[in-house]
Amino acid sequence: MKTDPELRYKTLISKLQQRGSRLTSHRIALARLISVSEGHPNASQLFKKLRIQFPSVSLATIYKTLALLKAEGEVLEIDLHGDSRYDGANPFPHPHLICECCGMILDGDEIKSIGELNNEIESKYGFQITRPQQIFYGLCKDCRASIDKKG
Amino acid sequence: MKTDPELRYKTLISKLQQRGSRLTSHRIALARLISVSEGHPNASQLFKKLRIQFPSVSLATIYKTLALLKAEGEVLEIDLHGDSRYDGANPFPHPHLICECCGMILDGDEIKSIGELNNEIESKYGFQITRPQQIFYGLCKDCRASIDKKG
DNA sequence: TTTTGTGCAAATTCTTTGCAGACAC
DNA sequence: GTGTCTGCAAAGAATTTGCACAAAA
Repeated sequence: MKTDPELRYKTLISKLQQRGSRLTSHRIALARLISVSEGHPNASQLFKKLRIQFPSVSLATIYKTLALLKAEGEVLEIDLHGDSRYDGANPFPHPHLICECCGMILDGDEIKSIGELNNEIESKYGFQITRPQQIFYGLCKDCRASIDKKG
Repeated sequence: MKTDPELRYKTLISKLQQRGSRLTSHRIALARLISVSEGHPNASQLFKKLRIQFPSVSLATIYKTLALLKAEGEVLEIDLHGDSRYDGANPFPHPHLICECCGMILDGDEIKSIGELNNEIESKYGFQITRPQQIFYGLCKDCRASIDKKG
């Protein structure tokens, strides 16, 4: 459920403007990078890509800008034990399926029972969910297939 | 869904024995501590408690033993961005509801739609879930009530 | 006795912070 | 102009690791 990169970019920029943040060249470039990103890059990967175009950019700026966009709810942080990944292409909370074999991170979009789960939690515990983080570790289709082949 | 502490303790000890690990006094004490723990302590909290009884114990040993029990599937690690919590009282995967207001971590036991969600993910993506980690950040019942009272 | 576990301290790694200079507005 | 943002380097914090000694089997 990846939204249109151009729309994403415009949203990110306008969110920064709305909150009164300044549009520096590095922020604009990061917003663009996040909008077109397909995977789930970490701060270091975004830094390396951005540095090609802006050799003077620093990792600290990446973290600071990501924190800004995270606070605006425009970037999701996937918390992987000391290697946070950022999902800025799809701003809607969704499960992430992480293959323990190949490391791939798959977006679990269009899972119907998520809504039901949320309802059940909210009604059963009176808990108001603001930010779900659902990570499913396991084996992806391809890795299962290659394991089956071997044994 | 807290299981009987005594049963839990015996399970932890026998799992360590089965894998050929030695039963040192520190490991036995940690197993006991984990079995009776009500909340979701982090390594440092377990360390502080254990140090009362065993002043010579080290934090490294806590981490090493937790890793052992985690590998045996007897302890769940809740990955909270640089503050891992350990749930050893309830070895079955279950969601954790974390209140962003008071910090409380509630066990989301007996959520029926979890099974449905797992099935949907497995059938839709051909993904075999081995270890789900579902963390729901939000507002607990009590904090919602006190916010409502204020206005 | 032999192998595994332990404490200690240093190393590692991701992330945050303080500050003087740079830049958007 | 002025208040925010930046890079840099250093600080921070949780966890892991290497090694000589200690303890379990």
